[in-house]
Amino acid sequence: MIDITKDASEKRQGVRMMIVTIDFNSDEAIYIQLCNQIILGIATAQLHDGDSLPSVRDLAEDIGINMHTVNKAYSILRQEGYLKLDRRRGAVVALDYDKLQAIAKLKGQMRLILASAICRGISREEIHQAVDQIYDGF
Amino acid sequence: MIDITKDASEKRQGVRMMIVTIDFNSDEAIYIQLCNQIILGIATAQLHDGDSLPSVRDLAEDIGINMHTVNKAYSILRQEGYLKLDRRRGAVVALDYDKLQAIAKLKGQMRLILASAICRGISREEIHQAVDQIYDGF
DNA sequence: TCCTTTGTTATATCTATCATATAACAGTCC
DNA sequence: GGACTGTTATATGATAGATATAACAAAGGA
Repeated sequence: MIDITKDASEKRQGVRMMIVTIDFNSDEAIYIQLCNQIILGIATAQLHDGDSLPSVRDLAEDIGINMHTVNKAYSILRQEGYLKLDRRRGAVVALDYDKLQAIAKLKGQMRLILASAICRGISREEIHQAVDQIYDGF
Repeated sequence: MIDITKDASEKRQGVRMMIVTIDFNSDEAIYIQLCNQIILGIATAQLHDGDSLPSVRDLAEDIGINMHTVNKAYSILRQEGYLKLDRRRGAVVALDYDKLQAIAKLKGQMRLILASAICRGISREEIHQAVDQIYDGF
């Protein structure tokens, strides 16, 4: 478990925590796991708009993986509108999105999941309950 | 577009249609695309419990892919409780599941999707609306 | 009984992706 | 100038995806 936030001495505000855990035995690629955990960190308010992330070299060393693997994750998160990267400040959380486009993408992703849910006899109400429970967990 | 259902002469009941389309330029593996389309076919009632699917060799030839790729998809669908495979009847739709376990899996899959939705400013109500729209589309 | 069809298993090959390693470059800041 | 940032290039080993060929056991039909 790696603390992704900077040292307290470098923070302007209160203490924030963001823990990154990589499963090296997972069938999911490391850079995908990294992307997902940072997205979850933003959704759970462990990371806020404007927060700085560790440099690709620092985070790679902390986790024990290669620099390019972190760089790949950061590049994807930038491309998808979660981060902004520049040479002075490093990687910064910067949310940039088109809401209508995001809803369309959401539907595309949920379609297959809901299809399998229907095959398992899960009702519309039960899906709504699951959504609420996940939402409350954030 | 390949008709996955058997010839009309082999059907006992009315005409059913199940079209399979493979995107060879997709970053998604062919066997994954096949699995997903069959799951969608069941959810949309294009395939029903007890229906026979083409043999691995027939479907592979129709789509223009290798026999083992179809076999891989069928094996996964069997393992996940969508199909039953035997040497006489071939591949048959046979839904077998534990509902509580399915709901737990559903939540796990939706967690990341909802996280990204929250990052995009999508509200709980909007997610519920998306669920309903997808559900109505089935 | 013979032949066909079914899923299944075993090899082997080719390609693409993943993760790694080493190196260098162009800005930025102290 | 030195230390840091992201970025790019190149190379290598490992793994997954898709293909090809071959064979096997079990079931059904002629």
